[in-house]
Amino acid sequence: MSRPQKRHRSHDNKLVDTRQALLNAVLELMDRDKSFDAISLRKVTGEVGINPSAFYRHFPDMDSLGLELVGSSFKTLRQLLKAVRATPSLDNIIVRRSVETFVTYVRDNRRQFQFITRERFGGVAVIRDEIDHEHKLLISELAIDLARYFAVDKWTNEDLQMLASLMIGSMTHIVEQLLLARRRGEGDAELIETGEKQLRLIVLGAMQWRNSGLQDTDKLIP
Amino acid sequence: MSRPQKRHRSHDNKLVDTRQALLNAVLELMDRDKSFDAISLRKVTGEVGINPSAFYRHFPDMDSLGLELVGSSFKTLRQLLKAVRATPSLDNIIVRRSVETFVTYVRDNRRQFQFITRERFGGVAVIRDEIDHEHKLLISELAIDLARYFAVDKWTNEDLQMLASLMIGSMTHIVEQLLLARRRGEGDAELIETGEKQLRLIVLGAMQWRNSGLQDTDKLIP
DNA sequence: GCAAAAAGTGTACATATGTTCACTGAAGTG
DNA sequence: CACTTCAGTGAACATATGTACACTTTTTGC
Repeated sequence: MSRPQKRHRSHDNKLVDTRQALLNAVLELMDRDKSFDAISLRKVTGEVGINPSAFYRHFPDMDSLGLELVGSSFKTLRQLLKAVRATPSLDNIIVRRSVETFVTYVRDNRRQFQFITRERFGGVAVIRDEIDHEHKLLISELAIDLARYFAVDKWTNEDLQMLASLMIGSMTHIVEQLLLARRRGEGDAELIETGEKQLRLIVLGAMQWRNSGLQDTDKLIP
Repeated sequence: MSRPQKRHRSHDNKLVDTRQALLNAVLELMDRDKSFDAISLRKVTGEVGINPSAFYRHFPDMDSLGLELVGSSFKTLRQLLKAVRATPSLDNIIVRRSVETFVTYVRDNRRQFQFITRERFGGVAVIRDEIDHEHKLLISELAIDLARYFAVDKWTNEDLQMLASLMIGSMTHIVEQLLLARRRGEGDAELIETGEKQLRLIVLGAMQWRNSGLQDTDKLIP
């Protein structure tokens, strides 16, 4: 399973197998309850079935491998968001469908989402920073999308970012719950229901936002 | 600093100093960028200045120490929530004040909040589970509080839990941002502003919830 | 098919780790 | 004051770790 298949080079003169096996091995070991900085280089090579020193043929150190995992995991995540936004709408039925797609997708790529979730506030600064960076990008991208829906109401850029961050936060929350519920095998139905409701409540709040007079914080101070 | 003061017994015949020093040492080491399961027993005792074997006089293993950290950290957290709820209101000005109190408190107890944030999805199952358990308790407690405000609208228990989880999620989000922003020293003002707006938007959504006809999910399916 | 480059091996070493055990010394109790 | 209790010591251990080096094997480009 974790044994490397016969290694070979891909058409573009890069080797793929062992390198990919190393990346997978880290995800696998983290899935067996370790955080990234508690995983040793030797355990990783052991999992793949190669000599420890062979590690350096592929990565200068573990941190570099970690950074690459951030990249590939966010690539996966972006594919999900693309799928969800394919039928972009804040309509309620669409939200429900989206949440369902979302949950399925996270389950199918559990180890990558687990990696990001665990290391987002983990013990390795470079990785944390990289995840945070990608995360902020995601929010900005969503904010641009949202601008279309709220164009009429003339939302400020700040408020759009605020809303986007709230929505991403809700989705993140669903991912976190999925990951926590995993081993305990709780039914997803309730989880989907709650996540869906939370998103709808946020949309509801957003609808009221512009004409609530609350968006201008300074007015609140007597 | 991390050196233990002269050890002595407290009035109830229990020793306090070294034990507490061990707990602090872990928080300190985690603050220097490590996750809990990447911190060795020897590093901890080294930080305190005692012999590694002396560790066992106080804790059977590192996990036990970790569990105790969960307990004391949540104790700190509960004190904060008590303070915030002292003037319980969903009024906008109150929300702003609360968020400010909140931010100050988190800054003052940074290392404990960092511990919970980092280990909530960290690599140690027992600790993760304990944090999750406390977290769920918190949500239930808030739900009970919220029931008072929405008594008129006859919210269902599920919806109250849903709202409470959304609000706790928002607060958690603020904590996370504070911790991430720390070293980069970004101004808190913007952070407070955003967090505050997000909470207000949620409250706005909640106001509309009952008479929106959306709370009944089944109606959405044609 | 051959030479070069790349991937993987085996060994070695200094250092770090968890845990044990017999011990020392100080504090607290009668 | 003698005695027990218990926090802390020091040495020892088997094992794990990152990395270096010289080496063999495999793959690739011509």
